[in-house]
Amino acid sequence: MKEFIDYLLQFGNLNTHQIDLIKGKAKVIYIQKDEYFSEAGKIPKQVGFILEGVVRFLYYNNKGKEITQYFIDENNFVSDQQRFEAQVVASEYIQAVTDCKLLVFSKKDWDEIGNTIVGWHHITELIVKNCLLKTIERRSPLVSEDATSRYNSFIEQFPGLVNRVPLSHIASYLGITQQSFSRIRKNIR
Amino acid sequence: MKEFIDYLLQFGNLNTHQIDLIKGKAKVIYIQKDEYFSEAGKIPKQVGFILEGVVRFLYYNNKGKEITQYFIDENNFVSDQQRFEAQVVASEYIQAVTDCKLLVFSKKDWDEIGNTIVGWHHITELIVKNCLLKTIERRSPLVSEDATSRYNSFIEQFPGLVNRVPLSHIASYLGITQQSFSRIRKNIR
DNA sequence: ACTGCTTTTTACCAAATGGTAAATGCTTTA
DNA sequence: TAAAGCATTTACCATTTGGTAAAAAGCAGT
Repeated sequence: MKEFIDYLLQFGNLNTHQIDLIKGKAKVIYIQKDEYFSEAGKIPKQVGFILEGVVRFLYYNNKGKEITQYFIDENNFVSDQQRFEAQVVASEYIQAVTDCKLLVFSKKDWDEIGNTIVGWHHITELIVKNCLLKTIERRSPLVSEDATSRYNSFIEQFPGLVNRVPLSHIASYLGITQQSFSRIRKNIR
Repeated sequence: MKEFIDYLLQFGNLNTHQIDLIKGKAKVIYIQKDEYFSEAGKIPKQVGFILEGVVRFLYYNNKGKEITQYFIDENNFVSDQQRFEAQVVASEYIQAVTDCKLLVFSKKDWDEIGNTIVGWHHITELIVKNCLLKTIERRSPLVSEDATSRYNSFIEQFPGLVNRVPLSHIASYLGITQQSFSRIRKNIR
C-alpha cells in the first residue's frame, strides 16, 4: 500500500486525510495467471494498481492472430482508463501473465474519490499522460529496429521480465514469431 | 481560424469573450517545405495548429538512421507538448513536409490563456490525451503486421497523404526501406 | 520416476526484406 | 531545351524472418 501512495505523491500532494480516504476505498484482490482483469467487449469494472505480478494488454488482429500490446508490472496502474472512465466496452483484454496481487477501485469509489479530493483529477490526468508517453516511447523502437535490437531494447525497458513472462508473449510483443525469437536468443548467447 | 475554434469546442465550452482572447493571441506563420518547426536539442518555442500542410516528427536512432515517427496534417495540433510546457530541450525534430500555414502561440501567450480562461487546462489535457491515444492506435499495427498490411493501414489512417508526402518518409514511418516500399506498391498495382 | 501436457528449441525450406548499385523519372534552374 | 539535382524504381543477391513440423526441454500431477 505504501508503494501505491508513494506512486500517487509523485504526481501531486495529498494530505493524510485524503490518503486515508483513498486507502479506505482500495480493495486488495488476487488474480491467477491467465485470468482476465478486463475483457474486450465488456465494460471495465475497476481500475487497478499492481502490487505483485505482471499483466499484459492483448487483442486479436483482423487475421485472428493474438497480439501482445504491452506489459505492466509492479507499482504501476493497470487500466483501460479511457474505457473505464467513460464506462464503454473495451477493445482489448487485460490478462494476468503471472499470479497477481492488485489494489483495485470500483467505478463508484473512484468517482467518489474524484468528487471529494480537490486536485485528484489533475493527478490522474498526469498519470494517464505519463503512461501513454511511456507506452509510445517503449513501442517506438519496435517499428524501426530489427528483431535483435527490439529484443535488446525490451530487456532494457523491462528488466527482469524476460524471466517472468512466457517467451511466446514477448515474441508477440516484439512483433516476431516465437521461432524467430528463439533463434535470436540463441545467437545472442 | 474557424477550423481551430471548432477543434477546440470539441473538447469543451468557450464563450465568445474567451474565443476572442484566443484569437487575439494566435499568430499565423508560414513554414517552407523541409524547414523545422522545432528541433532536437532546442527548447520548443511555440505550439502550433496546422491550417494548411503536413509536418512530421523525426529523430535519428542510435545507428544514425533517420526515423519518421509521425505525420500530422490539417486541423491538428502540432507540438512536442511535454517539452513545450516544461520548456526543456526536445529530442525530436518537427519538420514541414510540405509548405505549411500554421497558427502558433508563444509560451507566454499560451500561459496567459491558461491563466485567464477557467477550464482551459482541462481542454488542453483532453486534447493531449486524445492525440497520444491516436498515436498509439495508429502506430500499433506497425509492430505486428507485415509491410503490405502496414501500408494499407497507413492509407486508411492518413487518407490522401500518400500523394502529398515523399515516399521515402512514408517508408521510414512504416519501418521499411524505400526499396521494399516501392516493391510493395508495385505488387499492389 | 513416469505420464501427459505445455513451452521452447531446432530444422528445413519458402517468402519477405535489406543493402548496394544502377537506371529511370521528375523538377528546378540556367 | 539542356543540365543538374533529387526522388523513385528496378535489379541483383545476401540476410532475415515466416511457416510447418518435429524434437527437446520443462513442469504438474500421480
